[in-house]
Amino acid sequence: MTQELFARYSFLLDRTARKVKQYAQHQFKSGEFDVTVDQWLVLKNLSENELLSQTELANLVFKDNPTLTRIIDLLCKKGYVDRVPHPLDRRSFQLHLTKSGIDKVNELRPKILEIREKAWENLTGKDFEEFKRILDTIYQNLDNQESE
Amino acid sequence: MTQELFARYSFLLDRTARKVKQYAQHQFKSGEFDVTVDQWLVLKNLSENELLSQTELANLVFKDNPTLTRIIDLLCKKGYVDRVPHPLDRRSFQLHLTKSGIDKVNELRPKILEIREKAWENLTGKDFEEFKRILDTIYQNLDNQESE
DNA sequence: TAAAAGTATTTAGCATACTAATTATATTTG
DNA sequence: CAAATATAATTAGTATGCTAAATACTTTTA
Repeated sequence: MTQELFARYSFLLDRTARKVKQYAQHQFKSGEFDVTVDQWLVLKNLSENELLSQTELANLVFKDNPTLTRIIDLLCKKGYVDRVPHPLDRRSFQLHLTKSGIDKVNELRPKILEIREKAWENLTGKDFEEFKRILDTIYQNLDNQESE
Repeated sequence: MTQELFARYSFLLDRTARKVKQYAQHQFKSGEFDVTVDQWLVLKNLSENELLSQTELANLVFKDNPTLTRIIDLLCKKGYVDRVPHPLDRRSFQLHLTKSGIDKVNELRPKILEIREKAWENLTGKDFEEFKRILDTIYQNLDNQESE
């Protein structure tokens, strides 16, 4: 029955996403990167967008605010990020990469690009396009549904 | 640069997998299913395989032992599962669905198949095949790598 | 058969995902 | 302008994912 397949695909999707993160996390660990995969995602986005608020950053990386608060806490503790009070809105912070944070991003970026490559071996350019299209379709299907 | 794309795909994969789980979890909640998505996965596998040990079940659902221990704890508390001492190996349990657990599976199965369907709208049979093939390829790429 | 190695499960601890509620501050509106 | 509403960030609580170590038991091996 086709419906059973949908459940199976959902399982495969979850399993593969976990494997990709797991693999990257192992490499991060053995390379002593001093950040997790999710912390890296946040650092990388901060390096590409200065003066974001936490809510703006949360939207960029598709994480909820509590999760982002904790990731930022950890990155502040590690000295890679500062919370700068927003000049116009006292509820808000502007997130700022420290010198050490910038150095970390520059150090890790090429290593991480290499790590990410492994997952995509044995796949063609056409596969990537198909994959992206299908992922986006799934995402849209559920994103629109949500408000109903 | 192509490498940047790999990082982007990894992000999309993670984001989509989370969205699929999130959507299902919302539906589970509004339907008052009394189990989480992961607890359902475990219940469903137990209904299809009697007398599994926790390690066997963990391998089936691709979860690690500590995570499975906790999920089984919760399902026992809810009265859906029993841990039966293994007759030959005193380290081990045989997992057993209670009457209430069987009823729960029968009640939820059709509802959940319907929920799972939503993610796959606007996709063709060929898309599913491609998607499965690509997910499996990625999984294999990293699964083999792991031992190195 | 006693020691060593292996296995099943659990515990502890950290990180992330999510919900709900709280706090502090801004904005809108009557 | 005061009250109602909205927003940014945090806190608290639960569930999951992972690692490392502990416990209890089995199997292997010297």
